[in-house]
Amino acid sequence: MTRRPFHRAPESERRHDLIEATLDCIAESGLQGATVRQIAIKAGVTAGLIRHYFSSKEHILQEAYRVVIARLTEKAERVTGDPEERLRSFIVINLTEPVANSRSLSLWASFISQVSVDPMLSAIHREGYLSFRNALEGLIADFLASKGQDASPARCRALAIAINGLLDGLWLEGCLAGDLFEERELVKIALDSVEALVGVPIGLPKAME
Amino acid sequence: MTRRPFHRAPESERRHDLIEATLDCIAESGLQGATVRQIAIKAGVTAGLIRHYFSSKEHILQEAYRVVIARLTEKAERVTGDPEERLRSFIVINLTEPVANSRSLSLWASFISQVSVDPMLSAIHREGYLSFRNALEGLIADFLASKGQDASPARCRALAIAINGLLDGLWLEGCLAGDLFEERELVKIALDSVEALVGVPIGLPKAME
DNA sequence: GGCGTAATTGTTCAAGCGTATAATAACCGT
DNA sequence: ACGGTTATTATACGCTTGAACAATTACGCC
Repeated sequence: MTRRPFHRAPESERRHDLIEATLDCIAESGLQGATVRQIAIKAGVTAGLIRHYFSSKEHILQEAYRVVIARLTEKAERVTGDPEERLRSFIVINLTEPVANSRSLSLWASFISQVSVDPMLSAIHREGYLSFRNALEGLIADFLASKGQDASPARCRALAIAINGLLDGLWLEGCLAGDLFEERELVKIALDSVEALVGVPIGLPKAME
Repeated sequence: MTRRPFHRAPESERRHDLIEATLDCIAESGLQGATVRQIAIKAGVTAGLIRHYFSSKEHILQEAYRVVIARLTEKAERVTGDPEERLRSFIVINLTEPVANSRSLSLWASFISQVSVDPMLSAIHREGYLSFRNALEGLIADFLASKGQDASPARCRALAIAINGLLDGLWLEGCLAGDLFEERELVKIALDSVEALVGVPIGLPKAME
């Protein structure tokens, strides 16, 4: 019986590794596969350590969900350029790697399935959702204004809901069955659709010109 | 120790009850809450009986997933009337009860999170998805043709993907946060959006005239 | 009307679960 | 250098899990 060697790591790094290991477990075998023991194995530590950093299994799952949401939204919320380019980038980012892939979907769906069960997860979810939709609504308002179009709050709200839905749905389809679509097909469909919805040309992103 | 009274039920009814109990468990507490014992309690039988009807827990979950998909798609695939009315009904049905509610979403998300884990669930999913999208593509083709519009396969495919995405996304939003929308708001947005996408008025459903 | 078949119950088992706790080793201030 | 603090390991506990099995009862058939 040789004892496992001790390795001390900085707190932030350890917490990060543990959450990453949790996400790996969930992506590979769902929430049920994310047991403290499996997480510990994946992180290369022993199970007891998890309770040293997180007060319960529930707690580490909540932190992991925060990370998932951040990954899904952070890139899209930092688009730059003129209004047209920002809106275009927002669309492209949400339908290409690393936001759109089957791992993201597995993680997202695992947590979503618990949103109606765990009020804490529900709160985390709603915060992320509203922030995402508000960001999109802002992009749309700027874009419409820059084109001299009607940018009334009511219209922006409706367009934000519709485009958000469209992006969510296409993201879903792409993650679930990417092989059914041609390269960049979903991005093209999304851009064409948004053009039709707002009634103004958006133009192709640089990569597709 | 008084023994639980025996109650023999017809096979199809028992199987149905067991699957229904499984769905209740999943909706209430996720896949992890769907243990053989919980399912048995919910169905009013003992745990052993489940293994008499289903060769394993995996098996009953697969059957339950089939039921979920059927519930989500069967109504929309049986729309009637002229092409315009069929397309309109398809949209409305998918965004109103009983297809759109938080229970449906919990069930759907629970299974989706396992699609990349269990190949059998993956096959069940893909079958349902393609059948749904093909139905929509047919409706669109008929609708475009009836309006004297371009109904080429390429255009119908792209429109089907876009509208399917839009409906999926709005369904999601509605299920997850129905309280953020006004009554019928999502249906109205969907109809307006589809009009914009196909470039032809669809008209309001009877209930909203 | 009794008998065989099959549905249903109750019990048992090994494995795995989340958590608690004691032993150990690395790091930090002095 | 060393003593205190705490990160980390290891082990233990009580409970739940999916599954297997034996005992029991209802029903169909002759």
